Amino acid sequence: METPELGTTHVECEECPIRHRAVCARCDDRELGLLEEIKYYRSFDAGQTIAWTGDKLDFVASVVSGIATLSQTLEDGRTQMVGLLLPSDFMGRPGRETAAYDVTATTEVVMCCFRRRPFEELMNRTPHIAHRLLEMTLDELDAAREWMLLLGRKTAREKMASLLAIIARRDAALRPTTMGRTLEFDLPLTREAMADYLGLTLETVSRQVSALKREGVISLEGKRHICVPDFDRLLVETGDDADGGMLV
Amino acid sequence: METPELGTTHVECEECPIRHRAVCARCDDRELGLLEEIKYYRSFDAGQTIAWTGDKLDFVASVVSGIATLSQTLEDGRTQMVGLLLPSDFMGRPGRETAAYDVTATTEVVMCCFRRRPFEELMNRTPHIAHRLLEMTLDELDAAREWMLLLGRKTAREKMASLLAIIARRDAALRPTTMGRTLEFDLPLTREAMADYLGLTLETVSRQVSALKREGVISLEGKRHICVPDFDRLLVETGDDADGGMLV
DNA sequence: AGGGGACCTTGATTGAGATCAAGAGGGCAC
DNA sequence: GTGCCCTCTTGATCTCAATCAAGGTCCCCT
Repeated sequence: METPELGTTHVECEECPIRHRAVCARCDDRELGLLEEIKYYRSFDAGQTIAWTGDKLDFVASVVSGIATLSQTLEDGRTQMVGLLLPSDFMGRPGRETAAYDVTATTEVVMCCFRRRPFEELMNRTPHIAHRLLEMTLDELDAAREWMLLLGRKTAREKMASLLAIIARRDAALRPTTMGRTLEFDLPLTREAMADYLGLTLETVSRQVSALKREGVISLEGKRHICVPDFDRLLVETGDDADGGMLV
Repeated sequence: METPELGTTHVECEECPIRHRAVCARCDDRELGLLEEIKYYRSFDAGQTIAWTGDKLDFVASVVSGIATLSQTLEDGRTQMVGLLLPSDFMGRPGRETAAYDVTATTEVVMCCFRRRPFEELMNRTPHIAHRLLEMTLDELDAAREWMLLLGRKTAREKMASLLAIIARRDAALRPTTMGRTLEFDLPLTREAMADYLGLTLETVSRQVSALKREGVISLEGKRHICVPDFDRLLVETGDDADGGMLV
């Protein structure tokens, strides 16, 4: 629905992103060829559920374009987003049959899929891929634990600033044309989705966005397009250590 | 300092727990032998810091006895615990030089260590070990994301009940003598540490413990010893789906 | 036995964010 | 254009947990 360019401009070449980051950064041509043989593409509509918690999931995949979310729900309907899948992110877990979370496409999503069995067999024969998977999982674990700090100890304002900083960073990494400390990007999430990610209500998210705008930390064009005139200023608002502030 | 039996009774035999769960559940004798060759033991006093975030860490390890915590800190000192290491848990990350979190021993801790380089080389040659590591990391990721749900969406009471349920379950798994739905265990953490884990203050933790006791969900002997007369009743208080309630 | 200190409990008050409520903006179908 | 719906904003009020404050318990040390 929104930000269609986010999905299509991130890959360094026009091919499947797995060549670049997701699965096989250190593989040689022969190994890459094996991956090529078992891959296929699938697309999902905006708003479509890709998998429910507990669903049998017979593939793993790499996001080519679009945005998907991982979320968990309590009995009474309270939900918490536990991950965001942006282009080049990996989804699914070798060695596990079922989805551990609800996966939802928030925009139209294209995924580069690998059937699980052949992928696992390939992984068994190809140490590079197994390594890369472990590395990616450790990265996800770090991200999850950083998010625990945010959820447990940050104020609403710090949470909001942190989310903007993360999206800005990811966006800048995917669009290498960015220069300097001025950033501009579209929010890929509704206020409600941001609230689910941050452990807040949508009203509080809205108020925090308004406050950051009022104070000149960000400016808005419409409701989704954000300009960050001074990224360092935004980083101060996150409450994080100063040294975490590298753009990439 | 407390609960010394937790550490010493959990392993099925008297040897290093890596034989059983931590690293090599599927390895054959020869592979196990290779692990034996590079392992050594280290112990830490209660309260001692095992590693600070960013420290160079030249080993990975498996907890033999005692309890350690992983935590992260904001600039101004707010801290959030992001993981709990109980006996048989694994610590450290192959392929990464530095500690990602502060690791602290809350009781006296004994670890079975492997120097990182030899361990990584062994891992490269031994698919079982690489697999097991990926599996363990995925488990940690699931646990972290479940904790995100707790931190973002649960009430103080639900948080407290969830922590008690988790400790009770872990304790029951380590001491297979437990029977029925009545459980008894010692809290391995101070009120303050529990607060850091739950994203609460220590006063709130204390009040919630008192409330659960007042209402008969738990009973206390001293400040640390907990009895849960009806585990299902405790589970109701966690707010989780009913089907998450298997004892092991 | 007495004193000090770590840890815990409880009470009173405050405050950040949730909840309840109303309305504004913008896109789209007709 | 008109009306509807979806998303977002803003205001008023409430509530749960934080904060501030005081005292209690237990253990260890002398």
